[in-house]
Amino acid sequence: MAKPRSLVEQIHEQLRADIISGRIPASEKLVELELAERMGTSQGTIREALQRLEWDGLVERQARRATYVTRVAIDEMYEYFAVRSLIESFTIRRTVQTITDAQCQQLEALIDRIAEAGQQGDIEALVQHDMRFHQLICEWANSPVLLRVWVPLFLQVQRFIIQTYPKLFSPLSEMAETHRPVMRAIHARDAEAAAAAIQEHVMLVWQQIDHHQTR
Amino acid sequence: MAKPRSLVEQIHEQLRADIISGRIPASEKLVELELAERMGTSQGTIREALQRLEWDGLVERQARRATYVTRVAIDEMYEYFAVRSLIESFTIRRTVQTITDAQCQQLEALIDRIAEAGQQGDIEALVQHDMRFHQLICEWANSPVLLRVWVPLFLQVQRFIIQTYPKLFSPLSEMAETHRPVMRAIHARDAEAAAAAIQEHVMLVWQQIDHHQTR
DNA sequence: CGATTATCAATTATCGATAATCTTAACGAT
DNA sequence: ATCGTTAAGATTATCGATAATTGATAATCG
Repeated sequence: MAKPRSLVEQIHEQLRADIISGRIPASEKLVELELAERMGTSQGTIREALQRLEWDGLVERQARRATYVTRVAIDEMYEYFAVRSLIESFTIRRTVQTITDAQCQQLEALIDRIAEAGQQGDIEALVQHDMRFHQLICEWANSPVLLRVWVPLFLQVQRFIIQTYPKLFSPLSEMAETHRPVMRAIHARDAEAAAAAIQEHVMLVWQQIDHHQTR
Repeated sequence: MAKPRSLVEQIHEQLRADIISGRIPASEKLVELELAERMGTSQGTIREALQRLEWDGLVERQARRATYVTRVAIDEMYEYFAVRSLIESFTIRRTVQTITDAQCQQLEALIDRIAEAGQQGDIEALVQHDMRFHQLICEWANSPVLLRVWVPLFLQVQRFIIQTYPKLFSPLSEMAETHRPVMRAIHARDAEAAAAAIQEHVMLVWQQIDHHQTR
């Protein structure tokens, strides 16, 4: 959507998409010079992209050895969901204070696209728009550190959902609808209600997956 | 204590200490080539260190412009304390499950050093040991992403405390004692009690500062 | 045979130089 | 005076090459 300006950003985004979708599988070994040649850039550029992926929590760089795609245990996932939901409930409190009607419309439009993707069973698109939805709320709170802290949590969750949801045969359209209560609270400019709603919304997805998982 | 292996790590640590202590003040402009010459390394090395500082939330890199030391508003601080306390209450639950007696002793020793530093009024040493205390608890929970998420929050808090506490003329020794209840819960291997204790412990410091601040 | 040391291959870490880009100031036309 | 354009300066972004480190394996010694 927004065009990446720098080479590093482009490569970072591409590798990130590849890892999240599973095209580059967990535990895969990534060699800087090898990637550099394959992608037609220098080692330093790849190196920088890999460092960003490390911050994203998607790879683990072992000093003077190599870089490996991370593998996350399922029971760690609960924490990611929970901490993420808390951070979002914080940020949404602030965002609600200052949100404009135009911004509200932007969020509404995203929910529509999420619903649309859900209808078509396109999980990657759905999660993409879902991320945008939550990210905007975090961004508008204007708290850079919380945003930076939120990103890796969300990316883990995103990867987890994309790679496990298809196995569950659960209706994606349900997932889209759970955004509505959040939106209603935002519209009402009710900070506490919004905080509660988004917390519930995030954990609902976990419960859906966990419910299927443990059966 | 632990010796940094790579050049980047050394420079990262030094700059971080300089920023946290205030030797490099907020809003200061950092130029890659300038630092490179001053510290006798190449631009790329400095660049990498600055990127890590950005992840730490201590500087903001403006693409193709320069890097600036961040300035954090006081009302953002409350969120840092709050989110941090939540993350720590999560991690301590896990850590308590697997903690060994040797690890407990290690924590006890750190509390002693914190108390010692408090007695001597050495706030930098105090906060240093305090960080180690909390960091070990986070590390032992064995959740890399949560640790990475915790670090920038703690660094902000650390910088804030070091740069404002001296103005308050509050007794540092009190601060040390608030670690004891946490330790008791850990010793009892009571996960829930430990979670509650550490949450209270973290927010207590905030309340102390906030109380002085708003008078 | 076991333990220690030397060598090798793989890979990252660092460097120095050059290219690309952004900001500001200067300039000229309207 | 104001607007748009351009030139200069400052700074990051990228590259290609070399150095340093690690782990594995082979060689050596007692």
